[in-house]
Amino acid sequence: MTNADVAQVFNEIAVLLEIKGEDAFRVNSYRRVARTINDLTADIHDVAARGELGDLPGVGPGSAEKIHELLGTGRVSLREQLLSEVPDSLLRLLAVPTIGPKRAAVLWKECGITSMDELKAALAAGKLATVKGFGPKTLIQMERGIEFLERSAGRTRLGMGWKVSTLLGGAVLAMKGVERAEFAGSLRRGCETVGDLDLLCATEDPEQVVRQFLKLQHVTEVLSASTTKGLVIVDYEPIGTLRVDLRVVPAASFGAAWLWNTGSREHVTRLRARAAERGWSLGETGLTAGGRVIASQTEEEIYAALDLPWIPPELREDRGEFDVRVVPRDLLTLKHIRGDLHVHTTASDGRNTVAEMVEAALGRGYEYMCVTEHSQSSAIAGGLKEALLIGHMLDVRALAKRTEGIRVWIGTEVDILADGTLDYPDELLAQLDFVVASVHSGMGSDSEANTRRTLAAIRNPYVNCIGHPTGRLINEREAMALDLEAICKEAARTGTALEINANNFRLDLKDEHARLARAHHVPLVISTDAHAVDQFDQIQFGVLTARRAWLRRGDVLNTRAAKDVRAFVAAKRAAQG
DNA sequence: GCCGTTTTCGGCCCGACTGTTTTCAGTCG
Repeated sequence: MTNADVAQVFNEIAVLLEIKGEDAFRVNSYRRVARTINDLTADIHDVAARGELGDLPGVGPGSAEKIHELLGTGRVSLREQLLSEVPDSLLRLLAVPTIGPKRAAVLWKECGITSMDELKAALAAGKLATVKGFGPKTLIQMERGIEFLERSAGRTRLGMGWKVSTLLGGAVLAMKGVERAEFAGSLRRGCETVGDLDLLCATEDPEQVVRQFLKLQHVTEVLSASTTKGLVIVDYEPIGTLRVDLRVVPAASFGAAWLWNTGSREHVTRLRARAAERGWSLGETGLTAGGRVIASQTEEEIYAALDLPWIPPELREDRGEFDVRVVPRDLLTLKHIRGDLHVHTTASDGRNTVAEMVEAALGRGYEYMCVTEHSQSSAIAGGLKEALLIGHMLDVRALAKRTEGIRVWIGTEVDILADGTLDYPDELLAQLDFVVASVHSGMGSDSEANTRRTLAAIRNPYVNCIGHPTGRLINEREAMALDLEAICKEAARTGTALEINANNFRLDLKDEHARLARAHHVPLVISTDAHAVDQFDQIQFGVLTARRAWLRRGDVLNTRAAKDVRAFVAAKRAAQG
């Protein structure tokens, strides 16, 4: 049982108590415990074994006892008792926008609704229109929200797919007789979500490899199997559950199989048409002419036979990648990234100190890092009041002075308020090294209002980058309505960058939007928005997204040297300040 | 439920937005 598992149980207890209508402060104390454990760097088992649970902030005798019970027995009696009173299917309804614990309780107690299907039926029948607290606008938001949830169901975020594929790939490579194992499909193309994982294996003994695969430790269900294929469900708790499709192919046709299974369908269709023009045929086993194999062993050979350079997987979407005159040869890579310009620490809602984040950035070989805490309006995220930011600035500057090997800058992730003004005065922003401005609230407005708001921030001489510009959360919240064309034009005109937030929950801007920005010559910044040292790794998802947007090194600000980033900031201030 | 004292219980919590219940409750980040 991991720290995250324990935290999850406490969060669940909090929600159940809330639905029951228990005292809000008591509810909050369980949330506090969950947060503390989730943020803990030590293993909760070790803390418990040392008898030090009570030393954790927010953990008193009651919670300590429950943690011991959970670690010892895998259960908490309070949770079991609550689940006997409150139907657990009710918890799923909380994912619907506008439904929190209070409305969930009303649905359950007054309408007898405890599941998503019942809720949908009641909405369709217009039964909720008369219920107190469920006005027409709320009902519309509810219906739209359910639609969105259903649309994103079954798709797994890239980050989770990546974790599982790394673990699973390692296990498969370690199997006897496996010469090569690679992932294909949307994961290889770096899509923001993946359906199944497509795994390809080269071996001389397919049957044996399939047999071993079906028996792998994390396989919980075999959906189908043959001598060369296996379709299974793997469960890597707590990362998640995924369907994995294994295909075993001979090494001689590995390239063809890899190409075929990487897709996209549209890309492969175009390739097949290209082969047909030459009187050939392209299939899963190779490029052939009347049964004679022209190319099959590597992707490069197949593309070359079709008079094409090898096309990187991230580009294989039939978005113009066959036009060799316009496809960039020098796509951005992870190695080009020289620093992170959007990082949180314990000074606001991060989990690691400035020193720890700097150490981690240094370990990645970064040349610079900018600390950007939340601003005062983001109270729950520990946003800093003006005086606190000034104190923090002095601290970070002092640390920067005694740190070698990396430049440490102080900035902010300042809130863009509803009217487009910023959460700090210009005089304060002017003292900072780099300013990210982001929208965190009131995203439900119309496109005109949202756009006006963001444009106003872009025009501020001290704003250098717009953070997660559309505010979407993959599978959870739609992007806000925004005129990105207008945003891009103004960003380009004023020398303001747009962020590709690399966190796999966001990937915002998304690939097409980043491509639009590039077309308008807007500089992009790829940032992790890291709240802990391990989140610096998220940068890889930002780079994948950037590649899908056809970005090259020159399109991305944080591939430039530190002095050039400073010059970028100085240029905007000089032009408008 | 936790905390911090005023050592025995009162205060904790975060503010904005939204829609609706028309004076505020519920949701959300």
